[in-house]
Amino acid sequence: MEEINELIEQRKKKLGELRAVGIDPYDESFQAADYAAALIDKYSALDHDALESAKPACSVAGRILAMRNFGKLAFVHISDASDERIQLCFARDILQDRYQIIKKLDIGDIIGVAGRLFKTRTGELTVEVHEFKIVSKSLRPLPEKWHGLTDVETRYRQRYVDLIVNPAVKKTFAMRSRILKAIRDFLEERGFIEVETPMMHPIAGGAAAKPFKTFHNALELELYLRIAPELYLKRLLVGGYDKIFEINKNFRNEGISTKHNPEFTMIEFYIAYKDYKFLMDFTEELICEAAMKSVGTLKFKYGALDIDLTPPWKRLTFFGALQEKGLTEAIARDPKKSVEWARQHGVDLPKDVPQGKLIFDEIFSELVEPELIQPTFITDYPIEISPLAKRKKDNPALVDRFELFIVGRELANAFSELNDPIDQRGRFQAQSEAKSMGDEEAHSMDEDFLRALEYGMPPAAGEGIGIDRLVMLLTDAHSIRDVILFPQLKPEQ
RNA sequence: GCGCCACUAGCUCAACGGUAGAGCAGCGGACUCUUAAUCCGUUGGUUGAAGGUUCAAAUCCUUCGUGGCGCACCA
Repeated sequence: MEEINELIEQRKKKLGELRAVGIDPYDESFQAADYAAALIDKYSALDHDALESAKPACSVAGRILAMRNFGKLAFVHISDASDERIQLCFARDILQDRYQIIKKLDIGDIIGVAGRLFKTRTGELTVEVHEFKIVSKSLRPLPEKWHGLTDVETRYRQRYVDLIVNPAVKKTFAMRSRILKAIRDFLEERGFIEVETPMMHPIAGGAAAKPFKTFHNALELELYLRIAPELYLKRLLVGGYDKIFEINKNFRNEGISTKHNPEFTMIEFYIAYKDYKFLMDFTEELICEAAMKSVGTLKFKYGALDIDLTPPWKRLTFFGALQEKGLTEAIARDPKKSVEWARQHGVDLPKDVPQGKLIFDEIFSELVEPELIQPTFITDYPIEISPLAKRKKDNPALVDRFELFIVGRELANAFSELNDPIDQRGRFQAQSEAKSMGDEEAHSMDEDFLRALEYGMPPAAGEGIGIDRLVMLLTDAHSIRDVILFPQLKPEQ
């Protein structure tokens, strides 16, 4: 449906007038030789006289963000992909007849100019325009220049406008890109290769989550969008890879919040012949590297919190952390006593706790997690909530696993991978029982994965890191939507 | 899914039962060094939608829509 809007009509009228004098404001090509940021870097230190004698020629292209017109002289600010603004000066003395065309320019138009650099009386580096072309006429008015665009819904729905007028948004996504590059470089320098595994799974496995369903017509097959790549990456370990990683989307059919988007980016990486203890040191290094290459320091603020990533990070066992809250392992392992304990200590439990379900996970989330502000590894998880991790040698009720918490949020999950096919089958069976007891998110039996394990998988350590949450931490973002270019929203009416 | 809050011009906001307004942008005019340029004039609205109460509704009530935040679920 085409909107009828006076402002758009006025701009369409200008478009027609430009075409009437033989200018096509979409068809022209323009090759700019310079970026605004590079010109500013190179020339802003030179004074007026130095520029007058050098008369550096330049050409730039970008979007008009501000215009000040004086009749025979006009100042225009444009910004280009270098994210800098540079001032242009249009003068009738120089442009003569072509000067009239600037009356048809609007804020938002994309133009290319060629000219030379000079400094204005107020000392601003400015392009004296000798030639210019309109390369794209903008038909829609941009948000106002002082307050900009603040309406959150419009910012997410029309991210293109947000990017044009809110420079901080581009900074965040530049940081995101640097963080991802730092992680890839870190892993590739250590001999990892990046792989891609399916997004469409016949069995949604590798995590405890509700999947999205889809349907393949030709195969007449119901498929699930993946909730985790884990089981495919481990098949690759069986196949002989020893250091692999995948950075890609996972899809989970659950609530949306400031910390949850239905599709989110995870990195999972696996290294053969190592264990979860190796991964703790490795994770410290990896995340510190990402922080140094993006934030530039290991000590920074997240909201009001002072975060210090300097290793080594605190390490605490799962039941040790609960013990500090007064919950002994003996109570935690007794379904009835633990529920009673939780009620006494004001822990909100789900309305219908399944019969016999252990609830130490809920207690942990509520009492321990929020206090883990500085980076902390929680280790030695109970086996019941870790169906893919290897048992501890000295305590078969626990597994060789850790989760990393920062600012009260889970950021990474890692373990020594279970490679005993018989044990793995038993764990899947236990999950099936949990499922029949009403646990919707319990793992499904995956016979092909078991078959792979039966061929023999080397001992290995694997880890997943929530990239969006890591980016949130390092960019001081407090909603996941601020680190995802197009967060999920309901369609507008 | 539940609760609270918001939705008024392109954008940012007023008006909170009594004639819908401002700034910016736009349009017309003046202006050769501006930086939120300035000055003069001026256009622009189904107040998110639909019902209801009232002599009178942007304002009060109901339902719906979208969004934000919190809770629940989860990473």
